[in-house]
Amino acid sequence: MPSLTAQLSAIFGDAFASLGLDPSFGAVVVSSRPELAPYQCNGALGAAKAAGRPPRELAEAVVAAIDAPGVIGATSVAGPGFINIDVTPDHLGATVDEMRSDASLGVEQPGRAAKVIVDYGGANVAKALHVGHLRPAIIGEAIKRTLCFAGADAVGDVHLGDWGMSIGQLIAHLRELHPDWPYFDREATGPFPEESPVSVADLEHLYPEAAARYKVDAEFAARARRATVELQEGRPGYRALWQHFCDVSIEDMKAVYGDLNVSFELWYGESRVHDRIAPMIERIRAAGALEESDGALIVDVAEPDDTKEIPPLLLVKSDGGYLYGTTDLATVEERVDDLHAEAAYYVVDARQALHFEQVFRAARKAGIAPESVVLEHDPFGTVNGADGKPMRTRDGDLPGLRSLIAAAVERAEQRLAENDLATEYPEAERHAIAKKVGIAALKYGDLQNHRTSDYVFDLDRFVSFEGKTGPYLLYSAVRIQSILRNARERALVPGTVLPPVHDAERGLMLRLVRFPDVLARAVDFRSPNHLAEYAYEVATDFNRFYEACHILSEPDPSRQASWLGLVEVTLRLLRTLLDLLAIDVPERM
RNA sequence: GCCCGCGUAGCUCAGGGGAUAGAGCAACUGCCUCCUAAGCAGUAGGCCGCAGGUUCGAAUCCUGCCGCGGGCGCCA
Repeated sequence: MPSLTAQLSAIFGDAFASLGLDPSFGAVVVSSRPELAPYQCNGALGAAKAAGRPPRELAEAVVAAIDAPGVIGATSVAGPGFINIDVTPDHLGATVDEMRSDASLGVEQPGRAAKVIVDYGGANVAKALHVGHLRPAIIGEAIKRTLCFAGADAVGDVHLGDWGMSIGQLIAHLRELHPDWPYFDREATGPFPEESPVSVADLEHLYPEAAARYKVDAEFAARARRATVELQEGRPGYRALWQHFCDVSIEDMKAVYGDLNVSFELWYGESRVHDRIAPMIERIRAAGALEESDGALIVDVAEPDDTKEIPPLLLVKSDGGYLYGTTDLATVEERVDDLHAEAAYYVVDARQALHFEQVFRAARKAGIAPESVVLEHDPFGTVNGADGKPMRTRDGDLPGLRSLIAAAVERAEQRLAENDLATEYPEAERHAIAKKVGIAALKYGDLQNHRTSDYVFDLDRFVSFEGKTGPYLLYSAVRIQSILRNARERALVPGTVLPPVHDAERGLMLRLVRFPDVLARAVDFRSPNHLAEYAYEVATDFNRFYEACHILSEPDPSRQASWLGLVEVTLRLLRTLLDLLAIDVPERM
């Protein structure tokens, strides 16, 4: 069923059409003056010129042409020609009741699920996840879940950095530290030990050491480059060692991502497309898109009507090596040809905008991705410290994701203790609650910002139990659960949602029925903050209703059942919203 | 230099060409014999960076300027 605003828009569109005007003028939106009416139609102002009559008069004519007594309540024309619109209480109640019985809460499902890849990892093998991986993980997971809820077949790809120079550096470094390891015997073909000779903790200090040496020691750098090439050519010992790096890193990443409720369907890495690069380059050559420039192979992606200078995409360096653009292009090819993706969304740092512009243009020019496949960079801003600059530790490093999560959970635990909350629960449950509260705080602190904005990371603010925070949302959801639990104990059963009788009740209902529109916005803009904002509004409207209408002591049984029905659908919506944001709700707090 | 993004309340941030620009925090005032007060109600706080333009109507679209951040071929 179409959303309420879609229904209203159709009704007003018909009215405009009956006057010989374009039905698009009938668009009905949520009112900017809710004290006057919940909805408004501003089409008369825009249509006045085409209609050749004053906007107010036209608005009157539109209102007169409306014939939907069961749906449209009071209408009035205000100001220069705004049409204020109310819906009948009956229709509002019925709409909420339909939402209650609908598995997707009123969201229309497409006939066919489009295959979509969401690329939102960007983690690197042998390097610990850090603050830079926080936003793609949180935002990407939310986008993926939102697309799925809207009926797409969306899968997440971590797109691991597992194949670059950093691996060569590590190999070269380890080779000096442990020349006796079997992996370094050029003749050895295996089998090699199954147990990794290095742990994640080892890698976390080995990699910075190797990278530092690479910068200052030219001979070491040459050995690292050589190791990279040999790895990519398939030297068995190097491959075996590399596989260990990947295995221990991925295991560790899964734990950290898991704490954030982030999971990937595809754990593909850059290495995966290595073998298709050479054929791809021939394909590009055959398409006439390949050029040589200063000894390198490039694709010139500039267009005649460009307002800015777009440098060519470099595919093969003058020394024969590949670059990350090469890998990304090959990944596009795999997604189109093998995964049959209809769209690929890249949830990647805004600073990579030019890179994606180049890769996508090259993909079009070389015929790797047809125009019908959507390739889109969905950028996000930086996570800043209190000074407004990208977050750093005291030593100037990027803070680790694991420590950020631990800090959030610890802070949540402190708050619980300070406020004497959840003290009567068992210790284990208390800790589990603190974990959910801390993670929710961290995630909501991020998700309430628009994707492209930079934001200030202020843990104290995020874990605050007052105001627009993750904990507030969890508290609201838990309080709703508590009502339904109490109702069950009293053998009270939720029933048909009736037309509202109380302002707060009506306000909540009007909020709930917006869900399909809000979801559509989140989908269209790939912006979870619309859902985050809406979840807060739902919670707030519920809390108002909760204050105004005492559900469990309501004497009228059908009214009480209706309210329980409303409570039930509110909970389902709130839990759905939080689930789309990948935020877990505890049973109680 | 060229290009991209941002500039909204003391602070942190929302904001979809529409009426009187919102929220949270901080400040101030109320509300627990009642379903979880991690709540609710209220007060106060604004040349939406500046100047033009388009439009019946601009925080929103366009141009210029100022300020901040970022990007710009063999790193990722």
